[in-house]
Amino acid sequence: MARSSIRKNPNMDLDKLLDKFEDYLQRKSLKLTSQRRKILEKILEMDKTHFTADDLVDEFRDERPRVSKATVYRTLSVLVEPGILEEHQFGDSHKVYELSEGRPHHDHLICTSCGSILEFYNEAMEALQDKVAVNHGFHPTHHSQKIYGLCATCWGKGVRS
Amino acid sequence: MARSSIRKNPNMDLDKLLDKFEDYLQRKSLKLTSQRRKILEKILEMDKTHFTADDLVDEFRDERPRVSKATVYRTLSVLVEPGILEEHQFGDSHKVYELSEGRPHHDHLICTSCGSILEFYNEAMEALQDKVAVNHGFHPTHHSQKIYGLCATCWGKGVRS
DNA sequence: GTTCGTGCAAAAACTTTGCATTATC
DNA sequence: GATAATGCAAAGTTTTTGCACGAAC
Repeated sequence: MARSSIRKNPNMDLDKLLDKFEDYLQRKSLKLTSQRRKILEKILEMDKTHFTADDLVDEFRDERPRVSKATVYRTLSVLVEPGILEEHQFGDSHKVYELSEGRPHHDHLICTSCGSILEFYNEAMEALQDKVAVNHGFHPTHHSQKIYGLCATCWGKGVRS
Repeated sequence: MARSSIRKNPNMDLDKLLDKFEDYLQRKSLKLTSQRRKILEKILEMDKTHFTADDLVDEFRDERPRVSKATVYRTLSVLVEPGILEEHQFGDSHKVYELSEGRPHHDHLICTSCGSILEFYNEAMEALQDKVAVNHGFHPTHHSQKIYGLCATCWGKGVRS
């Protein structure tokens, strides 16, 4: 089976991601194991924009050879380091990941009723954040902006809190 | 000992907070126990702007009668409900609380080197956030904006990552 | 062959919960 | 006196770790 045949998300290039990952691993004298490869494939296959470690563990539950929970957690960390994944905390108790590599930066709108996540990007806001940071003598490296509320759908259904 | 004599933070009025808390509890048919009162007092006494549940548990370790861990956790939730406290998650694994009642809204700059937290407020940013949300059909209720980077002190010390 | 990664189960860190007892309203 | 809160210890969640074995370089 060719690598490309398992791609569900046409916007994302598994080969490119693998190349980038391999480069990073090599620089760090780390190894590209079959598990690490499978995890990256699975993340693309799932085609969920946001997923948890446990989502991924579930995906491997019926697969053989198994990829263990420990490996999933360890690999997620390894994927965050070179910026292939981004790690978020949306107010739930667990961390949420999303593919970052090849995607433009964005922030999030989170519906407190249905949990849906919308992404947004606003140039003026980005500039303003840097300005605020600098005005406080800060040297900003990154930010996390989350706006909570009700999405159009939930509001339409009459949810009001 | 008069209530006011234990106040360490002159900006915060224990009596007013207790009144507000009592009102809220009454509306909900909840009870103002000595533990709840002590926890509120301790939060003011500590005069840390940001604290965790465990910080508070520590404060009661040598005190008698003890206030148990379970009660601290339960009371923090009760204090968040009416907006007396605000709950944050700054990227660590634990929740961080701060007094909200009587303080203006603000967001946070977090130093990734020393962990210090600076507060900021920017009118234009607040407006922009609402605008962005509305443009996406969202009905915003609140937001959490965190800018990570190096504070002036750490930058001055030569820390660069 | 050396070094790093894996699986497993156990532990860790933080938070929540069940239950009998006690305090508040 | 009815209802809600407390303390304790036990259990829950999510994530991390120690260690013997196996895979990658």
